[in-house]
Amino acid sequence: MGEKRIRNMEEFAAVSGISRPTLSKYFNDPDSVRRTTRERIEAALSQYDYRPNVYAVNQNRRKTRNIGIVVPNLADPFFSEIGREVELACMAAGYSPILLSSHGNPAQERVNLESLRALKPAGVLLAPFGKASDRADIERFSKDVPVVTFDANIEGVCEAFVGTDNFQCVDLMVEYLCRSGEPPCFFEMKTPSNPNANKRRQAYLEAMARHGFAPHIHQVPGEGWKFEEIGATEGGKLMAAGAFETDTVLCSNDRLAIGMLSAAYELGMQVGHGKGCVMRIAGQDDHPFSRYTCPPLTTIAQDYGAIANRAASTLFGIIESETRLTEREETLFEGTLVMRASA
Amino acid sequence: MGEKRIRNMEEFAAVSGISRPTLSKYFNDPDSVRRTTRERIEAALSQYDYRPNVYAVNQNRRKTRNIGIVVPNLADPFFSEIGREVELACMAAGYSPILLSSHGNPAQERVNLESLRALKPAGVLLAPFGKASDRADIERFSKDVPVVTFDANIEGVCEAFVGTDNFQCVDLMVEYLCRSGEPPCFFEMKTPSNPNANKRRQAYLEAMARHGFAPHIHQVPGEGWKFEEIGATEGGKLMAAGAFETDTVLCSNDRLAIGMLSAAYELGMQVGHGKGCVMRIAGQDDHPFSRYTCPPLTTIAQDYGAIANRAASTLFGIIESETRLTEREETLFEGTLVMRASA
DNA sequence: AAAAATAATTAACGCGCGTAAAATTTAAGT
DNA sequence: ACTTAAATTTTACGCGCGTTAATTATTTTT
Repeated sequence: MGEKRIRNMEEFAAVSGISRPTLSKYFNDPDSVRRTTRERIEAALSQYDYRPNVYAVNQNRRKTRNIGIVVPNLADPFFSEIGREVELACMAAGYSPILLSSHGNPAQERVNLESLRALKPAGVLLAPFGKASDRADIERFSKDVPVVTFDANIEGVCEAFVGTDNFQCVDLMVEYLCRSGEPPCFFEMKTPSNPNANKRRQAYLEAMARHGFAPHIHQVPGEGWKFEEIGATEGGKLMAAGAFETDTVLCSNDRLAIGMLSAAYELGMQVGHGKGCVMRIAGQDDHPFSRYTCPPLTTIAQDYGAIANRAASTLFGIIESETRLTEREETLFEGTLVMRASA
Repeated sequence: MGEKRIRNMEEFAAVSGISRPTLSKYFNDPDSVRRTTRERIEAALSQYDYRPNVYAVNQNRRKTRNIGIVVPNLADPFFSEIGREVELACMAAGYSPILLSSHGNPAQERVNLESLRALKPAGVLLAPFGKASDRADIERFSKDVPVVTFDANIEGVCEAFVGTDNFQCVDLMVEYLCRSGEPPCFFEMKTPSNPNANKRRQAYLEAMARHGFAPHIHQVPGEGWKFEEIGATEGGKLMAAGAFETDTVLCSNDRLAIGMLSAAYELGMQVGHGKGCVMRIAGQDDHPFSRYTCPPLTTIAQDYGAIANRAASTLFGIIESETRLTEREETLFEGTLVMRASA
């Protein structure tokens, strides 16, 4: 093997005895050539290990097989996980995923889309910031490149949206909390950057009404992505002041809850549903670390895999049919209750 | 602005009144053309917003300006952070970083290097697995592409290594622990995938000897990257059995420590240096979540920024000088003690 | 075995840009 | 204003591959 270095498809055609156009066909789709020729090509391939030049390929192909994946913040394990799932789905379908993080900065989201544009991607899977995103920019981008959003919805923009049914999730949690103890207060940031937060607040209000309890929403100041810190400092203040009307707090997301658990510990307040516990804290998202908090966090798990796969397959459908969706699709998956010790 | 779409450099040359070769020079290095022409180009650029086709550019350039960045696992916030720092350093220097995660799988590391090869990168910044990495493969790769390793060293392979001085770090921690209470036992996995773990064990032995205490190393079974889980289950077993010879445990890394803290909580063992505490637990790496554990984790902080920047600038030096280093460089930065409540 | 359908080959052009050599223009220096 | 050096333009080729049209070879059909 490796008798001599193959520089281009021309040379590989020479040594393999297959014509260059046929090779080109093969590399675009191995099944588009006759079985016998495919075997001859693959035999030669194992001897000479030649691979088409990606730049030359992408320059000439009408559409590349690149899929851009943009998430708000890879430093957040939630997006790290779901980004990974999306990446896998792309690779499984024969596309080349390119995962970009906006690092918690909406301006970076624009930059990411802009640099993706240069890569002429076949499509983009975008988990936008939501209201903080540049709606006009995304809309413009999605005119040129098919985009499917996931996790966070931007009403009316992009081909489709795939996410979690916040109403079902919150309902599930509120139901559980009400049945097993005092009805929950709701804890969140005043200016949530994520549209899910708004849905969750709304869902909380509706669920509490349905159960016949008075809702109590506590919104604390804080910007950015340091959710744990906000949960710890602001949530801690509220706990220390006895500001929560009941002994149960439902946090808008797990990271706030993790911060609150840390503050509760500092305050010497035992959290959980066992005896000696003075309060219950629950989260949402089933953050990878929620299992190891003290006590382990009761939360709602999103179906990462289902969301990632549906978003990806929806995009592939658009790409392969080469027709945009006539109607914008919204798909919501249900979450499941993960009962641990904290509530 | 945007009067008509510019399809290529030829058309942009026409509308800007600058010849194509000069434009080509400009896009390769804006300072390589006369100031007046640069201004004319930039004026036209703001009117017509043309950008060279990346694929065509990279096909023809001898070397691209792509920098591959490979980390073992982006799901680990440690690598997520340091990866981000490296990314920034590349962008600041005018390179195009491409961040890849090996997802905790050494085989993926090979795949990542292989796909990077297709991108003809100017250089690669690699945080390898260590012993689990395919040494021969990396060595072969680094023959073709300049590689600087960081975080984990592979002796003798690649142009240079930049990391943390494990001996200094462990020494700092052992010193502190011995001075403030009982000398520490050492807790780690039996088959650590990371060479730092071995250095840390060695450093622990030496530090304990220097302080005149008997070392106690506890190695637990467990593979993979579920460090928290291993820390919780295996560390929990040891704590429950009273297997630790002293009341102080130094964990090989923060994630193990996070698991142990969770187990200690389950066992009702209070951790910390205050009154009522039955044991102290310390970690290493200053994991982003260590601040929010219960109690907050005492640990050693690595200088992410310094490591990332040094690794990057070392690589840029090699790339720009177009000469490999005559001698392999190893740079170690010192860590700092982060005192929190757990020890 | 002949006819029809399918697949591979040959030949040739284009993609958008890097780059080199020669001719020309512009700027700098006495 | 004249010489020199530096920058730009003109011209032209090459990179590696996609793609097309016409031709030839192979397989399938009846």
